[in-house]
Amino acid sequence: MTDTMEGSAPRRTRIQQEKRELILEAALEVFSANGFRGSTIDQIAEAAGMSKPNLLYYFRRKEDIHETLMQRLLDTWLAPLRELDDIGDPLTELRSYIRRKLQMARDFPRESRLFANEILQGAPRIKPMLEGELKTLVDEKAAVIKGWMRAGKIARTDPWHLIFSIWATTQHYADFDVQVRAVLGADRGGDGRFEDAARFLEQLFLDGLKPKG
Amino acid sequence: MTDTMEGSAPRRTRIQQEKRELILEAALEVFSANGFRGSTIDQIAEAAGMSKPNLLYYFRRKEDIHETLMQRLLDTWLAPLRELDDIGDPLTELRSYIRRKLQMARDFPRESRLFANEILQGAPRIKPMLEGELKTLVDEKAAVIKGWMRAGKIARTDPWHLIFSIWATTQHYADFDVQVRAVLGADRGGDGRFEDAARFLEQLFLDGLKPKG
DNA sequence: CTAACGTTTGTCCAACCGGTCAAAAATTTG
DNA sequence: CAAATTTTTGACCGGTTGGACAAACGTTAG
Repeated sequence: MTDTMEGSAPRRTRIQQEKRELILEAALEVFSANGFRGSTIDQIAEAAGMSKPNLLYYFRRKEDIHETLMQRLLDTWLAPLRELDDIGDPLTELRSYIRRKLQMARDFPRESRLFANEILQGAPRIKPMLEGELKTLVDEKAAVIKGWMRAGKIARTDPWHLIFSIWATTQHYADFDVQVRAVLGADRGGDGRFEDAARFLEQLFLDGLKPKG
Repeated sequence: MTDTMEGSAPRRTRIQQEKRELILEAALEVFSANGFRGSTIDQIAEAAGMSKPNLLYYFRRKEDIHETLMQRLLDTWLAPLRELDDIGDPLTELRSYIRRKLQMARDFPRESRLFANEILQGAPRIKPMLEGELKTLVDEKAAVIKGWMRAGKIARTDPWHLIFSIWATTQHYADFDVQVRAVLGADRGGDGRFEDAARFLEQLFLDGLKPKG
């Protein structure tokens, strides 16, 4: 291998692609459970079923693994918001955005925790992306929502904080999963909790808590 | 000092109390910013203005600091929920709970992040407390809320998920502060963001997003 | 003053951790 | 097959970290 493997156009063999995937999968497991500094290369290597030097043959530095993971994460993580579109009924549109987000919390909790970990520590590695790509996307969608408000399709509020509240309530079920399950107990904390959450969130975001009539 | 200082009835001198407070304050700063494993005793000692062995004279192990911090945290952290009471108008009661929680996110972000960090990692050190003390408290308050629903004072929903959503939306402004500020930008991300959040959350929880009329 | 007790520090250590390196093993290529 | 190239591994290294320890320093009570 004469290639640098990290350059802008890294040619990779089939084995390299497979092993890199294996490592990234293992690293997601370990990083999301212990955070970046709380995880060791040995742990990741063991989870990937290879020796530490072997792992370091595919990723020169621990940080490279994390960085690669993070870059991929952001694309899939923001996909639900990107789908939020101006076509269709606004309330339906918002409701399905909430549902998509909640599904991601259920199906990809490790990704959610990895992201939460990074933000909690002050986002040292992805701050530029937050202030750039993310802000642009959110501003764009906030404009869409504002249009809905002007058209009288949904109540007038702050679109940015609306988006925050959707993020917060849905990701809560991934990031604070242990707490949610502890509080709900063995019976109510089972697989049904996501359906319960979906029902509750739908009602909250559509009608609030005031009694009808 | 012949005392063990960790026992069930630790007698402490005035200096010991002061220094222990100093250490806990420094540890809160460091732990909340870097997580448990990401923080070193040296960092805490430096932040507390003392040498590492000196710090270890007051807390024998790094984990003891974290544990002490955690125990204190939970009391103050759950105080707002404990105040939620059956006297007074239910909607007003809920609104002021949300406001209290949001104030805590604003005034004690380090505590919030410390707590979030612990939960994110699977709550290895406080799981019993979640399943015991916390669950009991939440169940108790859920019963109060259910009473309000039966009386037709607020809409019928799942009280547990309602509490989760309040936790999630308010703590979000402490735990994900970097992201919130990045998205809001320099102008809207200033000190006013908590008032904006309070206004938005009040509307969300009371009326939802459906347009009036 | 001085003995007893509480506090502080410099030094040291063993374990761990990220990363290197050379050489062996496996695989691909001619 | 044999040469070239890629992959894997064991051994090793320097720096960091949590913690131990004894000696020095300070303080207080008799």
